Amino acid sequence: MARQSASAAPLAAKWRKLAEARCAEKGERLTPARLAVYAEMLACNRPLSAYELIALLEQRQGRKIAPLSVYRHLDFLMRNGLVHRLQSAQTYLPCDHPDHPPESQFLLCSSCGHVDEVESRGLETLLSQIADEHGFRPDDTVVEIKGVCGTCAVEDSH
Amino acid sequence: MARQSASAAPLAAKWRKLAEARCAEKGERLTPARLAVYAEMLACNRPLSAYELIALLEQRQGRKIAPLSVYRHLDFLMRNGLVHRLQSAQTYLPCDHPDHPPESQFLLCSSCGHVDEVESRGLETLLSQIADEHGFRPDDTVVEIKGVCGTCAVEDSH
DNA sequence: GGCAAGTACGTTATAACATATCCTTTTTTC
DNA sequence: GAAAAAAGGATATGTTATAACGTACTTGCC
Repeated sequence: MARQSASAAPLAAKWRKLAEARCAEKGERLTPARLAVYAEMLACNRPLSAYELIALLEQRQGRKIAPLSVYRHLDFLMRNGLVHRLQSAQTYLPCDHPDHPPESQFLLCSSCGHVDEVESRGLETLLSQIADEHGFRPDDTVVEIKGVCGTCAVEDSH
Repeated sequence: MARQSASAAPLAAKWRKLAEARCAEKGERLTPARLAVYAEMLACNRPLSAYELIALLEQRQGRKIAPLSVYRHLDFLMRNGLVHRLQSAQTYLPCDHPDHPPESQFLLCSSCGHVDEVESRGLETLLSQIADEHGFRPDDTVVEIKGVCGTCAVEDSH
């Protein structure tokens, strides 16, 4: 039976297949180093700063990792739609939508830190429309809603 | 006749009055140092990084200015709705809407660097609705559309 | 006026985030 | 296997933001 390497986080087949598919689409190479970063992010399952990620990888792999390496891997993962950057928090989060959304929107809870990735076709339409009204050709759109999630709101009211 | 201090950028009466009104509302103190930062940003009229702003202020005032001072002034100005932070560019821009919008949206041109601050009541409604559907209580919403503005698009096509 | 409390701000240091440059290793292609 | 291209490592540096601490200036109260 195939065994996960000791120096990488376990990676569910679902995500591995997604990564392979996305890379195949674009003829990109999914190397072990890149996969290890992706696996670590999925294992952690919360937004991570690049330097948190470095620390986690160093701990797991037992060696020094240069910031540039991780940034390169993050670029790669973002380029292939596997990871998002949360602009307002300067952190990174694996994409939660295997079904390839062109754009995503985020709900960031300031209380528990949880991030919900949502997708609203209506919102995307409206955003394009606004851009259009201003003669603007959009390329990349950031929508990040900061606030308090349902769970935390209930707890607050106690 | 009253004269603008030599060590601060000129500040149109319109903006000075706006600043005074906003601060009066909240009982905040509009000090010369704070006003100087605001004036410099308006004089420059483009998104500035905190450190660009420091350089400009140092040049104008002929003395060293600590980063923390400028960050404090920026916080103050943002708190009072006079300045926005562009999350995706980590730059700061004076608010262009004297008529007190709760939230703004931005169109950022990647070609000429121009930023257009727009306001869409429809978009705000839709965003609240999305938050609501997820049981989320929004607090601050970031909408930044990156792309190419009309003017640059025309130039590109030549 | 004199005092206390609060706010603003200066100074130094450092944390946190990101990229440049250069060179070596690995993979691909022929 | 040699040449070309892509990936990755090492070191240094650039950029953005905050911590910690002390001083000075307002404000309000007696």
